[in-house]
Amino acid sequence: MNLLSHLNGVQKDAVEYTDGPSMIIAGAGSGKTRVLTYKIAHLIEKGVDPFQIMALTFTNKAAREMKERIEHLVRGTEARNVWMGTFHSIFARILRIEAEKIGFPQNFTIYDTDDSKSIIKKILNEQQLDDKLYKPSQVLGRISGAKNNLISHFDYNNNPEILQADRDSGKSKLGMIYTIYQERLRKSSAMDFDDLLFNTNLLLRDFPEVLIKYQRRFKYFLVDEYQDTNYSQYLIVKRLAAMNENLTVVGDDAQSIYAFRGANIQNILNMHKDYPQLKTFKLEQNYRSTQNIVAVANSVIAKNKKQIEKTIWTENHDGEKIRLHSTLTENEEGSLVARSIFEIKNTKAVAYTDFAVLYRTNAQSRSIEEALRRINIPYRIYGGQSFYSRKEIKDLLSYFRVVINPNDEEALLRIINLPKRGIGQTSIDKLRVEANRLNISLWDLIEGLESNPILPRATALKIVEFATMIKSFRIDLKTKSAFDMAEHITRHSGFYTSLYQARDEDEGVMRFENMEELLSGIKEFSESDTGEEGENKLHSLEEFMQDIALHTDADQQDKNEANQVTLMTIHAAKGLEFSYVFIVGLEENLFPSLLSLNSRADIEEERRLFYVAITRGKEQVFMSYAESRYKWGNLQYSEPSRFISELDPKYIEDHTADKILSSDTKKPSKNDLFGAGFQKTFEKKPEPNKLSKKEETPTENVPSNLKKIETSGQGAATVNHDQSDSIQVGMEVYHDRFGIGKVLTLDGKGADRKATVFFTNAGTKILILRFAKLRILKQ
DNA sequence: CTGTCCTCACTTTTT
DNA sequence: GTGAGGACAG
Repeated sequence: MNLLSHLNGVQKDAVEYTDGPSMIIAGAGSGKTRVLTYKIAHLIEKGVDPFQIMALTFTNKAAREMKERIEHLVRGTEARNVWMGTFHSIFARILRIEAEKIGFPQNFTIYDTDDSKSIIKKILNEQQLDDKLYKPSQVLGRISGAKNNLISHFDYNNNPEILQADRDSGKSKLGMIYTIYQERLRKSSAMDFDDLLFNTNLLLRDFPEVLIKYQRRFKYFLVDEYQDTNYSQYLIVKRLAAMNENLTVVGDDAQSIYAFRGANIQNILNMHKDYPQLKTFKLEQNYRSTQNIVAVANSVIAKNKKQIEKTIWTENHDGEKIRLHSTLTENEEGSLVARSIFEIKNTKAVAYTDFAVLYRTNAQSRSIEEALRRINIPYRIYGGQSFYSRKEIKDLLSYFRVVINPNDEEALLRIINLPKRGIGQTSIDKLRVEANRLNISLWDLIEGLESNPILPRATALKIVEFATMIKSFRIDLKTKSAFDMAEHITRHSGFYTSLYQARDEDEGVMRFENMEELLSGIKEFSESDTGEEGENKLHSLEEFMQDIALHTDADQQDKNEANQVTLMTIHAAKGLEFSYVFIVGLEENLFPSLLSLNSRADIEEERRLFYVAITRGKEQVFMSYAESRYKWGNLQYSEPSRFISELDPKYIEDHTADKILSSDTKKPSKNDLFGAGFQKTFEKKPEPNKLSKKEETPTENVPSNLKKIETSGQGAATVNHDQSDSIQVGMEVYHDRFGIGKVLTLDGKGADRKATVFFTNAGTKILILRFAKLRILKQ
C-alpha cells in the first residue's frame, strides 16, 4: 500500500523524516494522529523491527486506537509488537523488569490517588497534624510536584528555598510528611503514579548498563501530546533517545491543558535547544471543523500571549454559526441541550454518537444526565466514578493485591476485616503502631503474630486465621490462571458470600453484578492469547493486576457501543472529535474556574481548555451558560464567562435574549431548536425532585416545537389580587425578614407554588409563596 | 466490636 | 446533595 498518498505535503514530509530529531506542531484537527500512525507504519514498512519502536501516548485509549490504526495499515500482526502505551504503563513495565536494582520486588503494587491520599491521612493523624491546614489532596499535590521535578524527599528537605516557602505558608511539616510518605510506600512495596516516572529516572541515571540496554533496544521514539509532558517525562525521553536521537514529538502548545499537574510547556518550546538540528513541521490545515468553528477557535486562542506562531485554516465549508444560549438554571440548561440533541437527531438524520456534551467539572454531568434521561436519549458518562474505583471492586482488587504483595498495607487494611471477622479498629491501630515501632510491614507483623502477643488471645487468633488464609491463596499464584485464582480467592475469602447476601440492600444487586463483571473481565483476560510469543502462555493474576491502577474508565473498551451521546469533561475530550458539540456551564468562576483566577498563566490554561473544547466540533458548536446553579447544595447566581465576550461575534448566533422574548412575544420558528425548548422549560419545574418524576405528563416526552405554545404567555394574563400569584421571574421583591431580593425561578402550582429568590442580604432562599408574603417592588 | 446517626466539607481538570 | 469520618449506644 502506498501510505504516503493519503497525506498532504507537510504531513508527508513529517512522516518521511525518520532519522533524527523532529518536532511536529500539530494544530487541532490537523491530522496529528494520522501523521503519527503513518510514521510508525512507514517505519515498519521500511523494515524497522516494531520491537525497536517506542511510542508514548497520554492515555491508554489513545494508545489502543493508534495501535489498531497501525494494524490496519501494516500487513500481518507485526504492529502489535510496537511498544506503545502511556508513559506510566510503558515504564511500569520496564520497572518490573529492573525492579530489584532499585530495591523493589518485581511484584510491586502501583498505588492510585486514593491509596496515596489514604496514606497521607494516616500520617497526618499519627503526627497529629491538622488536616484542615494540611489538606491531603494539597499535600499530595505538593509531593507530586516535587517528584515530577525530580526532587526527592531528601532533596526537598535539604533545599532552603523550598523549606522557606513551606514555612511561609505555615506548613513547615510538608518535608517531613514527604519523607514518611516515601517510607510507607517502600514498606508497602508500592509506587505511586509519580514514582513510576521518578524511579525510571533513577534507574536510567544510576545504572548506565540499564540505560544502554534500552538505548540499544529502542531505535525510534515517538511522543504524542508532548505539550503535556512534565520534566520527569521529558528527561526519560531525552535519556533514552540520546544514543541516536531518532525522536519525534508531536504536540500543540495551544492545547496544553495539564500544567496544573506539572506539564511543562517549555518542553516543547525548548526542543531546539536540546536538538540544534531539530526539524520542525507545522500542520496548520484543519480537516475536522467548519470555517466558523476554526475561525471562532482562532479568535479565542489569539487572546493568549504565550504561543508558537501558527495559522490554522481549513478548506471545509462555512457551516453553521456557533449558537450561544443562556438559561435561568442548570436544569434548564440540561433540558435545552437534551431537546436540541433530540431535534437535530431527527432533522439531520445523524446518530447519537455524533453528539458530545462537554463540561468543566464532572459535577456538572448530573443536570445534563437527568435531562437526557427524561426524554430517553441514551448517553454515556466518561470519567467521574470509574469502574475500578467502586467500593466493591476496590475491595476485591485489594484481596488480589494482598495475595500478590502482602506488604501492600493499603490493601491489607481494606480487607483485613472484610467481611467482618471481628478484627476491629482498636486492634488494627495497635498493630499499626507496633509495626511502625518495629519498622516492619504490617504483614510481617501479623504473619508472626503468635510469637508477639500484643493483642488479646481471641483477637490474635482471628488475625492468625486471616494470615493463614492469605498464605494459602499465595501457594497457587504462579500456577493457576488469573481467573481460577481470582475465583478461588473471591469464594474462599467469604467475599462472594457477603456480597451475595447483601443483594437485598439498596445497591446490593449492582454490587454483586459489578463483582461478577470484574470476574468475567478476568476470565476474558485469562483466555486471551495476545502473548507475543506463542498462545499457550498462562495468564496469571499477577499479570492481570500489574497495571490495573493505570486503567481508567475511559479506557474500558466500549463493549455495548450502542448509539449514545457522550458526556465528558473537556480534559477527557482531548484528542476526540464529534459532529455536534455542546459546551455547557460557560460561567465565570466555573469556566474559567474560580481557582484559576489568580494568575495570567492559569487563565491562559483555561482559555486553552476552551479552545480544546471548541475544536472538538466538526459541524456545529453550541455554547450555553446558566444564570444560577447549585453549588455546595445551595443556589448561586452566576455571570456569563469572560470567554464569551472574547468570541468574535461574527461567528456567533446569540440567543441569550431568547428567554425574555419567549415568555410573551416570540413564536418559535421551524428551525428554532432552542426557542421551543425555552417555551417549555420556562414553566417546567426547574428542580427535579421526587415529585417531578412521577407527575410527568405524557407531553413531557414529546419535545416538539408544536407543543405548549399556548401556555407561553404565562403570567401576563393572570389577574389576581393576591400578589404572590403575580410574581414573575426577574421581579424585585420584598420579604419581611430577608429584605430585598430578585426572583430567580418559580415552580409548582397553586398552593405549592415556590420561588427561588436571591436576597441581597440573605443569599438565596427557596420560599413557598403561600407563606412568604412577598411584595413586588419592581416588575 | 459493630451499627447508626450526625456533622461537615466538598468541586477542578487525570496518569 | 453526597460521602467520609466522628460520636455514641448496644
